[in-house]
Amino acid sequence: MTDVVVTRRERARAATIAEIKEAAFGLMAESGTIDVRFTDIARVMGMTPPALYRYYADRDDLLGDLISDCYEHLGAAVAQARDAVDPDDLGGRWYAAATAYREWARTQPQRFALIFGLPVPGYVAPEDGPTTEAAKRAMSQLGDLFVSAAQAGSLRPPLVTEVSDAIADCASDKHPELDGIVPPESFQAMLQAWASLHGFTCLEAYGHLDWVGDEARDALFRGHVAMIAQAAGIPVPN
Amino acid sequence: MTDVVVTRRERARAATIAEIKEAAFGLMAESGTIDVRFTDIARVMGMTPPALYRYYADRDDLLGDLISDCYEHLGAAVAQARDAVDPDDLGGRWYAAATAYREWARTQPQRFALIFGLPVPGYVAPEDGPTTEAAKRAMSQLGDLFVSAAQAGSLRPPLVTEVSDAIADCASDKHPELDGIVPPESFQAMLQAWASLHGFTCLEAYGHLDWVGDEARDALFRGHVAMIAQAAGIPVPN
DNA sequence: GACGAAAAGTTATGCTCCATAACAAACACG
DNA sequence: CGTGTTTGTTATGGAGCATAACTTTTCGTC
Repeated sequence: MTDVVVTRRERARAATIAEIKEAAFGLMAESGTIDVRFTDIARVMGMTPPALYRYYADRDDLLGDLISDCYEHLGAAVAQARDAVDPDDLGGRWYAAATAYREWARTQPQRFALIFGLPVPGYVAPEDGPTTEAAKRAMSQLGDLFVSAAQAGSLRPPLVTEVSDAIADCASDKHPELDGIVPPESFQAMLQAWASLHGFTCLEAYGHLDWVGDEARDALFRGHVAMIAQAAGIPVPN
Repeated sequence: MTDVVVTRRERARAATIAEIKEAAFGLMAESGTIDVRFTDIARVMGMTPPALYRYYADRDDLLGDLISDCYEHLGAAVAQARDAVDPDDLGGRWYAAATAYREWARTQPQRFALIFGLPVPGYVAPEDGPTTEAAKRAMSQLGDLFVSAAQAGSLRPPLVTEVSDAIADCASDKHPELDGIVPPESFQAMLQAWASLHGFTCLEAYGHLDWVGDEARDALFRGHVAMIAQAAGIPVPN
């Protein structure tokens, strides 16, 4: 038995990295910005700024790690909320997943902006890199919902059934796992559902729906999610 | 006849301000970022950085002006595209307006991020300030579409007709001009349409739909806009 | 036309932060 | 113990924001 595959130092290093990211997220939430200063992170941690360069090459390097983490968090939040609902209640699962997406974004708009905002030119997500993988995993949490529905035979045809060849080709090319399970029109509807959910989430998280008021905004979200479900062919309980 | 209400100096100043903003937008497009350096603006203009402080108090001040301009630009682009289509062809008008929204965003994602990205904490839009006014004007370009449709009696009931009292109250409170013209369920549908359009636009502008490919993305957009129109009760030519 | 004030632009300067270099302390492991 | 790695420090340079003090240009007015 190798009781310690990770050395004491490796654990300490991992803990420090975790603390750095925690501090970074905390400062982002506090300042309301996406721009974290090494100086501030170091101050929070009781260190001097140059010490951080032992863990990250530069600010972009840290940013990339933060982005990966955010994708993981978001994906996990969506998956957890979705799986907490009866698998047979597809409408309920969709609502739960959508709500998790929304809540994750509006409780920490900075983290949401980190992954879905204007990409920083310094950090180009490496093809098949950890960030890209994390993004795929996170978004597939929504996609799996459609797969389950299709497999259960509960997925109804979407509102828009016309599908261009380009989209059908894209589906079978980029997502061959859907072949024979999720029809092209539902693949299209899935992307539309994501885009529609994403739009509301963006507008709310960045304050563009503040004028609506809390109660009305909640109601609007419920109506929005219901609209999307109907348009996408997700069965809602009558 | 007052042949010159604006003095020579005022014109020169206005021209310089326009040049500053032009330089700022150009640098944003070039760098791919939203962060413009006074140093760079000055360099482009053949000036020294401190000279810019004669025109803007600080970077946030310039930013606020840029944001207002972006709202104006976007609103004008949407209105122009919409009004270029036969007023009786509501589906066509909606498609034109949505396409203008999309194109404006994806041709210069930085400008889009400027107005719809994570708000910079430094610049708080003053209540009823020029920026807020510009935002209202811009967004009302989409709203007017629904008003026209309703007035023409061509607006059909949306996919989701259940409306909470909070939303109905919000509509008559914040937008009394719609009272008796646009029913609450269509007001709700209008916001949902905007959110859905906005979501696709955000995802595309920031590169999150690059994997789909150009042709499929165009088709997806057309399908998305068609879906939104149907869900919102905008009559589409069968 | 000439003078005084205002506007516009320049150089000089301080501050903060990113990033690197050079050095010191702590720690694992033989 | 003692040696090399890891982790942290202080010292330093460079870039950019912002202000201050000074110079030049421009406009209105006598």
